[in-house]
Amino acid sequence: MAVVALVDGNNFYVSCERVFRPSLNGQPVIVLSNNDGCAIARSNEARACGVKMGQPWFQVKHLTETHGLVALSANFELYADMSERMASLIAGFGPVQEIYSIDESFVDLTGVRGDLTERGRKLRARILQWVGIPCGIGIGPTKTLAKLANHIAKTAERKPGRYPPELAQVCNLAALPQAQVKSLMAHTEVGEVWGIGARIAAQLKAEGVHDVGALAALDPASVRRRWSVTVERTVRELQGTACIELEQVAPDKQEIATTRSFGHAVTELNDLREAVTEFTTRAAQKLRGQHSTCGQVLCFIRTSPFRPDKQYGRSVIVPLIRPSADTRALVQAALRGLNAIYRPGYRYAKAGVMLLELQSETIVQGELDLTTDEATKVDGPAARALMGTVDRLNDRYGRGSVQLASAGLSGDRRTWTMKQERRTPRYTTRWQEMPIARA
DNA sequence: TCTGGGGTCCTAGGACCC
DNA sequence: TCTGGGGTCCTAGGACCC
Repeated sequence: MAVVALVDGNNFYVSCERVFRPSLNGQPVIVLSNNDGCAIARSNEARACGVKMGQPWFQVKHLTETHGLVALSANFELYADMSERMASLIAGFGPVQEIYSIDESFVDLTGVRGDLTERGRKLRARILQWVGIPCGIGIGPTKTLAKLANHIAKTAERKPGRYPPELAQVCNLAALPQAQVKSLMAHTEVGEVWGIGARIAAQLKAEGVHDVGALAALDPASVRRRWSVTVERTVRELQGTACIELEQVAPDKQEIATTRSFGHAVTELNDLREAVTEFTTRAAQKLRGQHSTCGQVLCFIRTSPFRPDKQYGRSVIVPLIRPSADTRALVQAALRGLNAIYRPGYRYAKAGVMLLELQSETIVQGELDLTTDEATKVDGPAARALMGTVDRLNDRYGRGSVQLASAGLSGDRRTWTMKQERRTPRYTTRWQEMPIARA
């Protein structure tokens, strides 16, 4: 029988911060989204204070005074580095690993001998000691059941009494008697299942399916008729039939986006041009990173739906004459799109660029090219070499060291850059920000 | 005053073809 | 008077994930 594990970091972003500031242990701590907009990670103590996932910062700000809540700006550079360290330790757990998100890995344990629960406990202890991140580990016959086991492991630790205490931290459903698995499912809400979101959970409950046990007892074919093949797969996975494969190598992205809310409302076309240039530059860099070209560039702008102002939002897709990964060609297309959709008189809150119709850079459509000057040919060898050099320079000297002039030159004058008032040092990736231990 | 960012998959329905 | 059947492709939108 197949066995899958899911290892994930508890309150991952908060745990990363705590590694370098142990005084935050035991405190209510949240990490804020870009622009210090809303809570995207919460310590257990912050949950206990009532902070909800995704809740706007200004709504919980008062808790800093009443409950000592600490709020930090997202430090993604730090989290990405900690994530790599954690994933490299998890790799030793079994032969096949799928890095599913910044804080989660699936591991295929099929055929791995020994007491898997015990191995899980050792892995957990090692990650805690070597990286400093506390994890939850769930093990089961399918990915969905491993996810469920992981939920039980974390909840048993966070809410004593909710599940049997011996299932805390590491929960191996594959090693439990059928009757106990049934009982655990009966005590878990249907909305906790991986793949069942708020909408479908509400529909299930309306039809009398409240807990995971009831969902697992449904007939897959009827589920497909009533909902969709996606929900059917979830039901089958809960029944022990694997429908979702492990993906050992991450497939290339089918689309690449860079979008941002602004720190302040933006009204001028020129500021939007700077922002769109920068977003496209970032997206193009990601595109070259996976050795792809794109065929279309989508550009959008919109006002804030949370404000009473008059609203405006539009997007436009600009097709390229030929697929490209050249920043200049992509920025040109994005700015052309921006010009077409910009309307004066609105307070813009967000803009973004998406690269669509991605394909491998090795696919080249032959064409009759009458340009004779190699140096000016976009996507000729000279252009590709130029982009490679720009990427290496920015990699070595920091983002934005070399950029297009339309990105704007004066940093101070920029009205649109994001707000990040409480970012911690990038302890593990910048020499200047390395923590110093004093005796 | 202040509300994130980046993805994937699936389905229904329209356009179009013979 | 009476107006088919079968298929593909594309797109927008919904739902989900972290």
